[in-house]
Amino acid sequence: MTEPRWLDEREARAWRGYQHMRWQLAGALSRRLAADSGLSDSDYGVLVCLSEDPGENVRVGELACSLQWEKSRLSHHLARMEKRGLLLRQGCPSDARGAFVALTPEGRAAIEAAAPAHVEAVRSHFIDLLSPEQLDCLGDIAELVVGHLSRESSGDVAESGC
Amino acid sequence: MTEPRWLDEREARAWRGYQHMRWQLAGALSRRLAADSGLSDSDYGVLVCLSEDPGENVRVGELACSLQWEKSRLSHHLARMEKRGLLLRQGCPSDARGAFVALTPEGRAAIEAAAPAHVEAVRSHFIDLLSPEQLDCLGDIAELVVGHLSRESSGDVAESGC
DNA sequence: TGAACGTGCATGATGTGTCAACTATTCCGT
DNA sequence: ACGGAATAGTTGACACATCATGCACGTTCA
Repeated sequence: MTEPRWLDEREARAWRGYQHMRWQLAGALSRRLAADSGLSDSDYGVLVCLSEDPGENVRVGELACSLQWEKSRLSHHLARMEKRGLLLRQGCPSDARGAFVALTPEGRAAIEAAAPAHVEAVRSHFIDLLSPEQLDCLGDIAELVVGHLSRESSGDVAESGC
Repeated sequence: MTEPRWLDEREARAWRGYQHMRWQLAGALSRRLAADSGLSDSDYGVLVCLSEDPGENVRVGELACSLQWEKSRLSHHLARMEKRGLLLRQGCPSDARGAFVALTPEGRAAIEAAAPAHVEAVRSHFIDLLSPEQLDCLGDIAELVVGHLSRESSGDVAESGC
């Protein structure tokens, strides 16, 4: 085994910086969201997905797909959210194996109350700090990295269907 | 309450892209690390910190500080790692409240075995995909964001002492 | 000396994510 | 129509993070 190609200074700055930002920003935003609205990041994601759907009646699998979550994670999480009264699960008539998920009025109220402050937090901690060029640069980077990852894994097992 | 400033297209691309990248990349790297070496991200971080220290004998609080972890999280994690034989905790003679953490030979072997493949994974999934300009841009962004966050929280409660 | 307070760390309860079965249903080839 | 494979979703065991709390020790000051 040959000597590994350790990161040079520029690479290390980017990588460590990214890691640090990732951790700090996620912490700040999720603490803020939880304090403001009592929702976790995961709750927020689920509620956004449900509220974006026109019928507000979504199949569990569809939800799993758009959130990119594992089915079991979603199932557990839906159970917890259902217990809190944020949503309902009901059987699907056309496919008896399946289930629909729908927002309750409480769930709708929760996401509508939480969204403005959350967007504002994302802005103030992140988006508004960056120039248009930096936003584009970040968008490009993300596209590259995600594209590479999905291309690599697409040969893997399945085309993932999402 | 005035209408929130929702994200425009460029901003949304950057934010969604970042979120997506963050999730995908973390997943890919940690799955890879776990498969290659049986270590979690957290394990890896702890071992790196321990192995970087010259004496390889570190106070728990110091470790918590450089990892930016809560003390109790670290305490639990150290207990698990100690049970797996990766490290040892021993009392500190000069301060009877305190504890030292030290790598075992197994722990040292684990980090030395894991590091090259991990760096290679970071390269192939991330660093090597980016141009020098992109690396610098990302470094700048991270510096901005982290700087803003730490400036904001420094007025908060404590100077954090780290 | 000793009471009050701060520090370093451990512990227990709780919420959340992952993995590996598992159930129920549907699809499909014969 | 039947039997096996695929699909939708759930469940339980477990690993982990976080929070609140507890405990042992040290420091300060009356």
